[in-house]
Amino acid sequence: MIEKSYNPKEVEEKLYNFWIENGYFRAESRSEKPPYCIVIPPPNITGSLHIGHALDATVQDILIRWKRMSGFNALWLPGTDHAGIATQNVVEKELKRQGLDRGKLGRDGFIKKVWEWKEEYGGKIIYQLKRLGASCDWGRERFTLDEGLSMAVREVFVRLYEEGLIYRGDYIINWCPRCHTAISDLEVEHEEHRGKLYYLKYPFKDGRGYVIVATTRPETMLGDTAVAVNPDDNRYKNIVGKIVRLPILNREIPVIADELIDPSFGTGAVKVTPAHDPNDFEIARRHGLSFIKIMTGDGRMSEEAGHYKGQDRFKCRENVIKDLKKLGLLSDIKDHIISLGQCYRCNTVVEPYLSKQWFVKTKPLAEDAIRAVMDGRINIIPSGWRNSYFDWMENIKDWCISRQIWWGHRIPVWYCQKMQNAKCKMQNGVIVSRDAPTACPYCDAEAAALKQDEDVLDTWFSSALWPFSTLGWPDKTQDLKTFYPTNVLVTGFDILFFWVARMVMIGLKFTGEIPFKDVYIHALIRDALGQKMSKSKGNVVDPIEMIETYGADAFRFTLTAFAAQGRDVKFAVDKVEGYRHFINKIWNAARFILINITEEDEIKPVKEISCLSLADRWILSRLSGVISDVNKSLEEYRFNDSANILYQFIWHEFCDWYLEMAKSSLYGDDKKTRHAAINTLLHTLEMSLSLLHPFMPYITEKLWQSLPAPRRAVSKSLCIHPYPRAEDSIKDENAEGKMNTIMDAITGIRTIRGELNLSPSIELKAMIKTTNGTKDILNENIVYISKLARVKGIEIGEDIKKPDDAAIAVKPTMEIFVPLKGFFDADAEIKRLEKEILKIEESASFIRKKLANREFIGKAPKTVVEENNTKYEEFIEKIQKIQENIEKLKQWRK
RNA sequence: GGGCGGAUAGCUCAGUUGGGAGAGCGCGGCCCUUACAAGGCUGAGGUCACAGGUUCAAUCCCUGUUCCGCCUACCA
Repeated sequence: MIEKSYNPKEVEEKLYNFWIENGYFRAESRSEKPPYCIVIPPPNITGSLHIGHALDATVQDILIRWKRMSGFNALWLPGTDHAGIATQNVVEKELKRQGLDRGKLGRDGFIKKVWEWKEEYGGKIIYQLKRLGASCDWGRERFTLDEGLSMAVREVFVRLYEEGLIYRGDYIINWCPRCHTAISDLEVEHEEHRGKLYYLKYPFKDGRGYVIVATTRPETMLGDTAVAVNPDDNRYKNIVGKIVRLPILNREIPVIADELIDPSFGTGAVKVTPAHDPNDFEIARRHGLSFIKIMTGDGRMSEEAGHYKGQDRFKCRENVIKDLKKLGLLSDIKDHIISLGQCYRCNTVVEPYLSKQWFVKTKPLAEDAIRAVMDGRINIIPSGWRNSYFDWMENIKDWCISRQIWWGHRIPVWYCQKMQNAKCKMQNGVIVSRDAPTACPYCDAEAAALKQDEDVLDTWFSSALWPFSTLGWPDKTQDLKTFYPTNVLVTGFDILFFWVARMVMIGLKFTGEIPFKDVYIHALIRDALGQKMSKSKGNVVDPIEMIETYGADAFRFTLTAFAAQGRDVKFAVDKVEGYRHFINKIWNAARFILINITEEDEIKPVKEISCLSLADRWILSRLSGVISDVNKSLEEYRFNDSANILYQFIWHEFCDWYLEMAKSSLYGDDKKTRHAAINTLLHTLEMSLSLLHPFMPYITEKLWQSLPAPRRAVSKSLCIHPYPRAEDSIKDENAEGKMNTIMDAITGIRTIRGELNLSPSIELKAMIKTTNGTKDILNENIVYISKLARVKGIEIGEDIKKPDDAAIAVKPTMEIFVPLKGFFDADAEIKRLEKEILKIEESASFIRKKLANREFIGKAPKTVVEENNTKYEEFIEKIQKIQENIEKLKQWRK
């Protein structure tokens, strides 16, 4: 009826389809239930699911399933990102293979190709999310280039422009010569490299000497239009205003003074290349210097570079150095660590490059975004990330949003080519519009005379609107009303600035509300050695392979169990294997329970059962604690805690202790006892499955479906079944206390068996000397002791005499004797006991010192002193009892 | 340059208001006990990086040091 082990492959797909067909993941636009909403961080259409996505999605699915079961109108809104540069790169590579390039296809032809590519491969990651068990509302899936979202993008652009928060201008931006586009500051990755610092001699025009400048990029000297020194630098005061002759090109350039120059660096004199360095650009603006672009967009030298024209920038560097050396103008070369900016998409060294781009003025937006986190409307978890957030926001710089690529949201700006009146000329013919204009609004020029801006927007511009554009904004939709602001955003810290910060800024600006209440930032997953996973290192773990091998549940549970807040996860495959064992344990526990139920068993809620055994009451009490702990840890985003609490409870308390104890009730003659045990087993199993469902949806659903019908009367599927709440079970301190005594007795006997290497096949007896109060507890539950400790015949009493040839174990209120006729070794036993005393004495002496300290007695809280007293007395009593027994043994040995 | 995080059992890591440390894996021993050998029972193993300070009491709070990781920056 139920197989011996769990086979995820047979189950997962069927169950997922079952959920989908029944629409369990669909959220209601209008509902009586309170809303709970998460928008997915949209993965790139180019990507396939990597382990980071898997963790991200698992966490979101846990939250959504938990809330859904807890009675919320839960919406997990899925979708994908068009990923401008990345996708364009991928498709271009593909075209190259076919002997095509985008130039040949033209803009429209190329975009058509990308859409074709997207249709074919873009859904891969969605399919993979489904394999993981993600309970997204797929009917609401969005793509950043959807018509609705595109409309939102244009709306935001136009309004920002109209408010003066978007502007266009010539500035130094980061240029990737390979991607052939501008990228934002964030898209540049800095890495330290061993480089050189070159000292160049710039001779004075008057022939009297020279000034030495230091640079890491000597080739840029071709674009120098000044030499700068600090105005307070006494070494150079006399040369400010003089003219130097730029080597090689022989251009005459001035020596100027500017505060920005740090006299302590290099020689204190700096070459100024306004078109190729952001600092120099600022200096040039202050001093009215000219801007000379010595490079083209593909990283080669331009017309302005004289005879170096056409050379690659790095080749040119070598040549310039060679030539300067020949001219005797190379003063020195020193080793120097330089921080090299590289394109985060293709690793090409980025070039600071003067060009006309669109920018968002971010300062005014950042102020509100800072306030929202400062005053707690947005809660970042773990809170350590608040500082990074503030730091970035407070030092924010304008955001370059135009990209010189084709795949993306085309900038909604048109330029009138005619400019046939003064009004049009005053506007420079710039038309910013939500829709393609049919005529020039200024001079009535016809549509054909209007040329749209060639550039597209940074992909992150559209992602910034994701939490509300996906819900229908700018329309005032019911979804928006119901689900916005969303509840939590789950993501990795690597896109805190890229995405989270910008969503906050744009969300506040356009909806007047925060986009989400909580930001949960999870760990980054690394390989077993702690290195970042990357394709080039070949250390990536494929989630689908994990799912194939171990099942989605084991994989998900592993990610969850290791994802402690604020710490990276070192991922190793054998960890998944460990949790697969847990899955199997659950399976077999359920299997045991199910095969023990017969037709005659009456299934009833545990609350209606009167004669629960001690073990029954104990496990129900423990369950009650677990239910509240799990809910609490989920509330606080401590997923690893939730996972570990459940693991510990199910394996060690439910399976190791309760199941074993329940066996005696199941196989015994008393019908009432059996009835109570069966129903306690079922109840605890069902509650455990429910608690576990958000973490491991498949096996829990599968097993839940196999429960006897009365247990499933409320719902058709576990995923919409009520999540356990603390009041579902009864806390019973009394039962827990008594069980501890029983467990102590059992463990005491087991330890003797274990330490003396006695095979379970050796039949043992036990005698327990105890107090009056404990005597009854033990007697009432004597079956558990004999069964679990494997002893035949137990004597319990206040005045039990220890047999001479018995091993002993001392527990609070109990002395346990295990007679070992025949194979008793008194010397070994004495040794064992002496070791035991040593161990206890060690702990006791610590407390003794503490209790001897008057300050401790006087200043520590009464409860702490009390606790220590009790503990100490226990230790001493134990030591005494063991000592007495040692004496007896020594006596006997003689 | 600025900032953040980590250092706890052989390995990977928990440890939430400071009261003398836990888990998983691994390791030793005994077991195929009829849900599970992907299992059961049991055991060994730790001056909680180092040095100071606060406190009756510090793995936990403060300061400094060393090593490792990360983020950030207009270090020409």
